[in-house]
Amino acid sequence: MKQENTPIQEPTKSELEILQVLWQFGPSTVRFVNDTLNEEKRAVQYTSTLKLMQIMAEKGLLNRDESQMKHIYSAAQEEQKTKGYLLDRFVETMYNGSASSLLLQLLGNKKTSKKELDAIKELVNKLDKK
Amino acid sequence: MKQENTPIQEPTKSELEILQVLWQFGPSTVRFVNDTLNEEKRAVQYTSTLKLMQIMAEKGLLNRDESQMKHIYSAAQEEQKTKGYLLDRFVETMYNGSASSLLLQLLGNKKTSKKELDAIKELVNKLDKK
DNA sequence: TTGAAGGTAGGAAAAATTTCGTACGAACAA
DNA sequence: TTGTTCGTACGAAATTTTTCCTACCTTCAA
Repeated sequence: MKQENTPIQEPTKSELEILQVLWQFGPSTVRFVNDTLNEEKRAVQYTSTLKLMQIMAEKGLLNRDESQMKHIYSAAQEEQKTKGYLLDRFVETMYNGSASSLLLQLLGNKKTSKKELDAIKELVNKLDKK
Repeated sequence: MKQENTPIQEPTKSELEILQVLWQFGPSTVRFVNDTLNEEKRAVQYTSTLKLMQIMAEKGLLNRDESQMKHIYSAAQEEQKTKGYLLDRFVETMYNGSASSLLLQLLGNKKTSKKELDAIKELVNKLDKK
């Protein structure tokens, strides 16, 4: 019952930025995505964003609704699916597949706040009850 | 010879592969690194590995001992430091800085084994005692 | 009906990354 | 000595990723 036939293409860095916008705000125009990137990330020309989104649509990373003049783009894969995949790859290549190694590093990190730690404990405790 | 607060350069994908070998096996020759890559990863020409390692040395990613004919290369930064940095960036861009979000995703992943889960609980419990 | 604003398409340049060919020096066995 | 093997250096090609220029279409207000 899993819909696995989609091989998932690894998005590049810039492509991931675009996906993040679409995941956060839902289906959007190029204009909106471009504005958002310029606000939240960095200066980038409208046509650059347009081009990249067109390429992504070709690759199957995005879906495009052309029924109106302003095309509406949306992420082809769910956020969780893609991020889960990328996280897997990350753990695999960086921590030899060991999730606990990653966590260890994460916990050792000074930047991990008290609040985060509590949230993490909470998660693990819930897990225990199953 | 200033290498104290090195701002950490982000290694590329191929560079990371080389770093992994050096971290795992310690200071090595190009020949050794190349052989290891070919065994563990993928076919790659000796001179390609050589070139990349030379570039990495220029960038300061690697140190090079030229006192002998077979130069000995080693990672300039400690494994933990670099991986910690990369993990931070990953959490930042993918989970908006939330370590617990990442963990949630990790736990929800089918591939995370029972054993891993136990190790994770263990970690968190130890944390509690502090 | 005209011009300004805003849209898409596509080619190509630019930049970043990766790969490899060639030249040439050291070491060493024959 | 000589040739084979193994090493480095270096330039450049190939590939991938990113950026932008130009052309042209549509809409709309004046």
